[in-house]
Amino acid sequence: MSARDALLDAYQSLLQEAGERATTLTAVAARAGVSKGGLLYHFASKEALAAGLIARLDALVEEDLAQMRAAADGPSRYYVRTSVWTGGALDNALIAVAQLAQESHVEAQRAMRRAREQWLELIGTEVDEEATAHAILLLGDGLYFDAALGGGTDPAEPGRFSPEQLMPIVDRLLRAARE
Amino acid sequence: MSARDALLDAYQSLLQEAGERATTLTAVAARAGVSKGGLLYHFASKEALAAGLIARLDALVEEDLAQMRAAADGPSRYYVRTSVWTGGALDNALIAVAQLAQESHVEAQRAMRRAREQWLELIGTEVDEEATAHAILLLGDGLYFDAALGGGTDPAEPGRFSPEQLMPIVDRLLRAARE
DNA sequence: GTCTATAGTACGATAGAC
DNA sequence: GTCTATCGTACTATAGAC
Repeated sequence: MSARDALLDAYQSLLQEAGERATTLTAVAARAGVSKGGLLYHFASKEALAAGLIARLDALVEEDLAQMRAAADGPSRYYVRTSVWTGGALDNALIAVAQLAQESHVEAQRAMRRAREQWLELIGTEVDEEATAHAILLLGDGLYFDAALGGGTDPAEPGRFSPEQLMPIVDRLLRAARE
Repeated sequence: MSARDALLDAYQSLLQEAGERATTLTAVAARAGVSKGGLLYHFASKEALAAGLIARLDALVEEDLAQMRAAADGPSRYYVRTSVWTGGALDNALIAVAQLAQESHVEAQRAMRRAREQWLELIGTEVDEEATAHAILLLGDGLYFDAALGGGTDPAEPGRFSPEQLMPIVDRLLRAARE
């Protein structure tokens, strides 16, 4: 793995576990196993780290959308199924960027909005009824909210959700929307 | 209004609009119209501000639970209806405390978990099926996530939800769970 | 009860050796 | 490509006048 990726990983995991405040250049460098000077060779500023993370998220969302389009069980079920916390690359990037977005980082907010719009659009190809499409999107948002609150590290926490539990609910929403 | 409340309001609104990083003692004091020294007379430390905000949230949640218990349309419908962003006192306090929680503030995380558990418990008195109760809780979480991402200031933003849109969905979930 | 002044610390970023 | 040393800034909190 390149030093650049290691630094981006350290930045991402710190954002997620400790928040934006605690994610200092010193802390990121330490976690990646380099000095602050070493970090700043690869990312000239803290803003460059944020831009790198957002670019990573954009790429992962693109991949996710392709899989969502191809999902055998349809986009809605794919979306909810994969919004449950798995610790996957997209989950982690999304929670980290959400942290930036909440600190009023404009580009992070834009990236989050972009991703949500595209997910909603794909859900819309399966369910005509707008309210149902929105409700399905909200279920995913709720799952990310829960993951973001706890730092997203403990998958066995009470109140955490499983796909097995949630999929019948999605089925009902889809069925009801078709009637 | 007491100076204490004015300072707490300033702290809360800054957390919400600008994030934890930008919520410095100087910024809070300026928004409340006092000097830094004036602020520190009422709240001896930044931690005291956080504790004050969490206490405020606890009180508002308590009030909300009482209204939720007494709601004519039942706790589930009340919960979703009031989770849509209204700019009310509870909404604002909740988003602000969520910001603290995401910066790894342990007491803020505890307060969020406490509130969610109590809401879920009340929803559970109406809905026996656990999966449905969780789905309803998730809808509310999703609504707060959306509000938190944008800073919660613009109620007319596209992708925002209305109670009119969401209530039929809740009705369907409740009906389906009873069958 | 509110102010100014300032101490002490930690941050982001630069400079230059290797 | 990575390091150490350091500059300038901004933060939390204290001290003491009014």
